[in-house]
Amino acid sequence: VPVPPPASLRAERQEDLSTRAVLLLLRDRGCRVTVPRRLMVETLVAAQELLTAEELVGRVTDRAPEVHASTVYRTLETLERLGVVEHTHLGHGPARWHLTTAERHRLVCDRCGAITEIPAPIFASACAEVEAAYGFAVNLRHFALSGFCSACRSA
Amino acid sequence: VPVPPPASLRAERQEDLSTRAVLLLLRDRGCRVTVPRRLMVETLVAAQELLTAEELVGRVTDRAPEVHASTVYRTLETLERLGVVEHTHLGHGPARWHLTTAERHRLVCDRCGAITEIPAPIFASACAEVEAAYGFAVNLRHFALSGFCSACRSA
DNA sequence: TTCGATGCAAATAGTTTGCATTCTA
DNA sequence: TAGAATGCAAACTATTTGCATCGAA
Repeated sequence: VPVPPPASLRAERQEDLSTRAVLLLLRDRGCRVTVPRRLMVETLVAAQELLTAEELVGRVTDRAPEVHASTVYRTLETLERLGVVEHTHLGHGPARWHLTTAERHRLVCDRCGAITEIPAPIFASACAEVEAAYGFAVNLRHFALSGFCSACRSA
Repeated sequence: VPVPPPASLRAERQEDLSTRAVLLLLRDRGCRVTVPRRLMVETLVAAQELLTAEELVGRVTDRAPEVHASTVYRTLETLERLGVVEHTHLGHGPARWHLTTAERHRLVCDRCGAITEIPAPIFASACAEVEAAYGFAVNLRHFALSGFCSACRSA
């Protein structure tokens, strides 16, 4: 179950979210700071794109070959529980992980897989309407918006 | 790659989409009408809910035990290509299949899994805006809208 | 009588779990 | 030095594929 990021992190921009701040948060919450965790957080902070668990494993094992995929999955779960990262389903492939960012949504083309990031306000009033009518708080980050990009529509 | 339903089916309501019409369409498109296909279409037409492939296998094998899951998966693919059915990802579990219906979207609670159907017009203008700005045609049926229902938000 | 569809087995992708061991706090 | 986290192997879920056989048109 995802959780909103702690206020101490939420206010900052992604690029300000230092590895150190995340590790301190971990320690603060009674978790332990280990080599795999440190490498994972460094990788996620440095990443420009959304990473699959497998890509993350690869980047971590480049620096510490003994780190195992199951550790990465377990740590992602922990970091998500703390509100540091979240995952997004872009389509039929594996989930993609990233730091909890400002509200942006993603359009994923069903045909070519192209990803377009769009500003959240476009959907704000529709989401507010759903919230008013059904009491349901929509999270457009958990699943990408699926459809067809302009190139694939003409093709 | 999903495809819009043929005009002959699109205009009708789900409850009017008879098994016979679908089987005729199959034959018309050069496909063969077999026992597993007939049973699958009957089941999908009769179903009130969205079915997982496994549930569909179960309902079909109740009547013809020799039908295999791989046949069901392959036939779902065929029917989707013809525009007769489509699948929706509601969350982390298996995809759910249903006849191509009028535009309705689904809200799925991340915590309790409750499904709420909502009318499409709520998101129509936001989707139109995305289309105008990015040329991207959003399909809100392929992935459900994820979030938290009112009960789980208070809990 | 052809070739599209099937049943079965095995493979695959992505992720999760059990358990003995390690190492942080 | 307690117990949280790890590495590894194995299980698991959902789905796909290869292939010989079957049967609809």
